[in-house]
Amino acid sequence: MKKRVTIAEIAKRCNTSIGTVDRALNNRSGIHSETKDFILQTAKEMGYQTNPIAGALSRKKSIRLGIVYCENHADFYDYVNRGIEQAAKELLIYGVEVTKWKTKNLSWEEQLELLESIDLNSYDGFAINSAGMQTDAILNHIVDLGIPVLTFNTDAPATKRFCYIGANARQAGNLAGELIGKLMGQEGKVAALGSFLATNSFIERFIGFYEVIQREYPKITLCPFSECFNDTKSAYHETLRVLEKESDIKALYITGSAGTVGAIEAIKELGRKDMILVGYDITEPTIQALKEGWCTAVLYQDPYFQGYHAVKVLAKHMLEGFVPRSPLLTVDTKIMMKYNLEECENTALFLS
Amino acid sequence: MKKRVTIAEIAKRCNTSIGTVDRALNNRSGIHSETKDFILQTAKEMGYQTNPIAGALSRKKSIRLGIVYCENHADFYDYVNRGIEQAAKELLIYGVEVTKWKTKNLSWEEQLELLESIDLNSYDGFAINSAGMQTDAILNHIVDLGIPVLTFNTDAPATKRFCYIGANARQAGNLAGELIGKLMGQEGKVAALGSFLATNSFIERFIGFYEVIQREYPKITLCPFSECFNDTKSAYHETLRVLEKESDIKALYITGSAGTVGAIEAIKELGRKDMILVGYDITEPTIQALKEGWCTAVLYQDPYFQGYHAVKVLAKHMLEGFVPRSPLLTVDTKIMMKYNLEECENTALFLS
DNA sequence: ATGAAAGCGCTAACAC
DNA sequence: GTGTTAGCGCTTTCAT
Repeated sequence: MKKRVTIAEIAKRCNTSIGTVDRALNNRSGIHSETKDFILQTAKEMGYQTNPIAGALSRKKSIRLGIVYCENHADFYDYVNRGIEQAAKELLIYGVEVTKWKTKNLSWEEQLELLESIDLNSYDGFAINSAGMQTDAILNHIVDLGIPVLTFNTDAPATKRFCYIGANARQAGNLAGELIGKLMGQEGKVAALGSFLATNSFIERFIGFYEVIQREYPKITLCPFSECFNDTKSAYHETLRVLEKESDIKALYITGSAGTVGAIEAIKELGRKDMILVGYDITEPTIQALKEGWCTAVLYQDPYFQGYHAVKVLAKHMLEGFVPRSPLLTVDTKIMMKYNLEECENTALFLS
Repeated sequence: MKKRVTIAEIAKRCNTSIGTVDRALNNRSGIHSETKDFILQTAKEMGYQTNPIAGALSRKKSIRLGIVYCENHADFYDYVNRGIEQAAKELLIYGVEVTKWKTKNLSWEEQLELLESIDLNSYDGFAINSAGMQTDAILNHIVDLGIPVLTFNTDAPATKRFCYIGANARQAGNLAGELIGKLMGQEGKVAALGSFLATNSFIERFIGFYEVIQREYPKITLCPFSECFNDTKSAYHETLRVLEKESDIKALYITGSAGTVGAIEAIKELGRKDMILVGYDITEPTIQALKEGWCTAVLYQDPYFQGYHAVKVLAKHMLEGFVPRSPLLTVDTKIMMKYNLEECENTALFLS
């Protein structure tokens, strides 16, 4: 049984009491800043590490975490949600309580309104699915209140959030480029559909794709990109339009979730099982399409994992002062096809 | 703060002391079997759940876990190892101590000898990378001693192990079939190289592949399979031989790790970047080959994850009596290509 | 075979 | 501002 330094030992060394050491270590009020500094210094010298187990056992009032996200597309956020719940369940015994708020969409207006309605001071930490720079100020305000903020799923890089957990859209795009390049036998014509007006991540997914096709697959031609607003209907029409205009298209790349569904519908209508179609996300329609062969593969950025670790990392930060080595914790992009579909369920069930 | 049932409450209800309740709950000696039954019954009725936090804090002697595996191919087991270490690190504070033993190869002779040399009774649980049915008897013996056993990486399904964590080789084969089918544009000739004399899992990886190609890709021809003993040199020669004999082969599927490396060497020698090559595992040579384009993709069954969760689940079993809903905990098969290579590192670094 | 009691390392309330 | 103390829910030892 390994022995750690305890607050009692620090107290003895500092000729003070555990109460004061506790005040210093947890920056509670009612302590001389000199004594505090001295204690902190000594604690560091002694290699003190907080013992979350003892904390959990003695804690009377729970640590309250607030999670702010949205529910715009159910399939994705349903998994995020399950990850959050599982983490919350595991943390209950540590005296950690998780409160969730969802906006209807990932819009900054809604998010701002929501955040303003929250009594920030009754929470000890926040995990936020940033809705864009417009909410940066309030995120910083929260941090200034002494409440740590972590972003997940979408980042707010210009804020004082202590870390971000989520996908790297550019890299997902790179992978899409490689996958499609290889599926096409390294030659032919490919069309990309995406929303270039919408979220930054869609654009990144495109840029990453473009980069790789351009650099590594010289025999592949990329058609002019189509705007489809990450909207099922537009994507459907746009797909039909593109395929009609350019008859020899061999592959389609769709950068958004809803767009993927629309493209699938179009492909299905045309009966083009020969089309190589790579899109994003596991949703009811994409699952169906993968099973039936209307979709070649989708890229998937484990929402369960994102939700789960957003909460876990935030809790670890509160409980043990954990700070990841890199503020950017990147979630894997998975290539999902028919025969690894069940895996999404696997992960969610692993420890429950 | 949620309140749980405590042993003190159980004691009161049973008109006994916490000492006796503790004896009953942890089947310690020195208790009347009648009182024990009564207490256990009452505890269940009251919905008692053990509090691992309190246990961890009060525990004087640590819970000792023994992990038995091998180091035959470094690249793979290095990650298994890191997973084990990370889990061990996280569990230290719970008073859990992890001891590891590795055999040179995954041979039942070595494993048997190793297991026989261990003083089983000084451990509270084992995680074992089964080396085959020949060690089933001793695994059962351990369980009969009252020491729980979990298998990982390779299962021992006929034993009393309480669960298995590892890959589903058949399903990995299915995925390989789908991937290769799609990469080939659903037609052409493919050759499979594997070791049909070696481990069961290689055969399963082949069967799964065969199944899918047969059923879903009628225009793909599968060449007679080549035996390559999962040995780099044989695979190299076999690849050259096959490609010479059958000139129109478009894709190669290799069921083993070492075999993949051999096939890559052959392909490289022939300068056949056009060849579609799908094999197994992330190793120095496969990383290199993916980067340079000599290998299309490899399938990868997250060894870090396997090692990490083998230890975590075993500990959870000891600490909280956790038993997974299914005794088979299946690890995802990942499709790795050039642009998601770094992910192997990501996962390992996530919480450290 | 059973009970009583002393911790484990903290938190939080209270006293000074 | 600082010290003291009573737990948190177990494990373990010692006494009965």
